[in-house]
Amino acid sequence: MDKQTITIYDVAREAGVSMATVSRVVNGNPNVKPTTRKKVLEVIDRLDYRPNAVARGLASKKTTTVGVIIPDVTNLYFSSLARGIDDIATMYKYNIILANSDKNEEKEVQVLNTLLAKQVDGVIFMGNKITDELRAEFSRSRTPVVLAGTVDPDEQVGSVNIDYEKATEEATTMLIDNGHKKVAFISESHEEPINGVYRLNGYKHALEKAAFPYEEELVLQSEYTYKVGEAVYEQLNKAGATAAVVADDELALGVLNAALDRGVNVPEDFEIVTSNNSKLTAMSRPRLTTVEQPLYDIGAVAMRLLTKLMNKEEIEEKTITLPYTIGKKGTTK
Amino acid sequence: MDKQTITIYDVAREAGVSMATVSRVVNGNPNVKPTTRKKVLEVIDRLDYRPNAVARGLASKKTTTVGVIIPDVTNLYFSSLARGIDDIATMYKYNIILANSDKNEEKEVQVLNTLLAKQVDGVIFMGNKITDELRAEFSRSRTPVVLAGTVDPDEQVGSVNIDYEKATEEATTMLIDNGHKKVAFISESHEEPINGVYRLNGYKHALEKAAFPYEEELVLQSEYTYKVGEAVYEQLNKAGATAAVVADDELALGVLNAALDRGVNVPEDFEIVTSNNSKLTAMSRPRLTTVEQPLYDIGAVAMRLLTKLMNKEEIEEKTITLPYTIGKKGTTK
DNA sequence: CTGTTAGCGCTTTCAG
DNA sequence: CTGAAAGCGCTAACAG
Repeated sequence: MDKQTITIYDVAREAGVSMATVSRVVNGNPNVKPTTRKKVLEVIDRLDYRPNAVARGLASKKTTTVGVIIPDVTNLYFSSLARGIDDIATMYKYNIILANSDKNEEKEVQVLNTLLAKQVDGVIFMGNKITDELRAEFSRSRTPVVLAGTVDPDEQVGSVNIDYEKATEEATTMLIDNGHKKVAFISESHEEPINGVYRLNGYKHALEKAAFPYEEELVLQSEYTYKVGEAVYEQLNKAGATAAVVADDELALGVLNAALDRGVNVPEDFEIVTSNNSKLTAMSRPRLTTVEQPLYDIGAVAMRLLTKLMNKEEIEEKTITLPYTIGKKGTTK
Repeated sequence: MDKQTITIYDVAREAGVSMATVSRVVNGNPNVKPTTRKKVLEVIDRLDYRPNAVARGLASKKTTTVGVIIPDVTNLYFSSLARGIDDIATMYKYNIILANSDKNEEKEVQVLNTLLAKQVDGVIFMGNKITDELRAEFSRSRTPVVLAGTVDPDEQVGSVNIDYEKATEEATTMLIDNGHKKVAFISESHEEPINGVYRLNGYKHALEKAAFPYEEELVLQSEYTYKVGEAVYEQLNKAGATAAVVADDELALGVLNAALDRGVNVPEDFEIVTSNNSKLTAMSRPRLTTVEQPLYDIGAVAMRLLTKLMNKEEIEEKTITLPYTIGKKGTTK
């Protein structure tokens, strides 16, 4: 009953070879005579032997697992990236240890440490702010790190993203070109470079080109949830905004529905451009106009980059910028 | 530069104690004199020592990681469960290896095997069909398994869910009570017991109670994606349905929008009840009436059950049924 | 309260 | 092409 674990040693004995040979056939080492290989394979099959990955990890110092730090799996932006990451990881025979960080800086550091303790071969980090402490941990270990959908002005680790600044500028300009004088910009904390530096700069550039003044009431910092949409819309309304560039789809959808619930016509009286291209954008009525980021690809390319780093291959460029477009749907004219 | 890994042995030497003692303080074993503990802790801190979880796993035969098999992280139903799983796992100091299975039976078996090879202490499985092969793998290993949001008529492993049959019956009855003569039922394959047995039975019972005939054209099997909504709505329309119970939120939203796009008034001319209570249900206009499953809790309770199983605690009941309600929102009268 | 001693199951030189 | 042997870094009896 208590089926005891069978080891490489059992296989060796049963097949009349040394464990080194068994190890070789298990690992596909070509230096094994076909006859021997066949015999060993037969015993492996008969005994239903399965290599213990933990022992292998200890001996080889490779675990074939990578850590993925994600703010929240329940957010479609991040889960879409995660999907791309996992698919490529699987393709390269890696497994994923997924850890939610809640965008909590303390938890991020803690999670990173347990990931490193588990000897992951690499780490993919999502989340918009790289604190100094986190950066210190990154460089302290020799474990390669890649940021996915996350910018770090201090480009020490690999990263994959789109040009957030240009995308935001384009979105804002589009709204201005549609005749709006009061275009709002809503994102999470400006302490996150992706918002406070890149996107905000894009927004400002668009204003400058149009010779519009920068008005503080039009720039909001809000968490990315659907339910704050109401409150955010009220603020926009109060500020006199007639259009908004929103950095998150759930939030954008909340704002859209708040407007609709108040009888506002979208896009006639109010226009919205969102930023993440998650499947939510296709599910609203009208559909959300969005910056079309290649979410899956960002994850996939990040994981691909990480495999190269783990493999110590030469990398041309540690920072990869993927293309985007603006997908005009129903929330803009 | 090449900061070589420092081991328990280094700490022992530096602190002038044996590695056993270091191991004890690292593991919080009380049998260490405070002075010694303090000294060791100081050295650990100075050397920045981090225990190698892989070595620990090999020696202790416990990895403090559990495998989670998920059909698709990108589906809000599953990611909500995953969120509950991860939170409780973190609370109990476990990490999660997340593996997408795409509801692909072959991949499920393969993924389960690599999870077992990695010596996970337990497995949480999501996905609606437990094939015989999978069941065989489950019982072949002594690793505890818990199903989350997944029913298995053959109750060999732990599982956490709601009473799908009763919930579906209630939803259907509600629609019948609202005056509908043609209520449709849409789910994924009936080969999955959750649909073909539980939900379908609930639907049938509701019809029986109302003395309605069972009409095949009203029972559709469809994949759970938003974009098939159009086609599904067409079929419903052709079959003369005026109301539908849908087993997935994304699909329900697709159907709802297809109806709206055709100028149909919801809920006046067409009513919809969906089943998963994901956040999507609050995001549509009108909001989707849904079976209010406690998604996060299903995941959380499943993980909690698994910790007990891994801990070899006595379990009162391996199958846990959580309560649900029907949340009447905008897609029903 | 602390040290010694075996392993855990596998990879990896190094010989031959 | 194959085997012997030395670990990987840690836990877990067992003494003392």
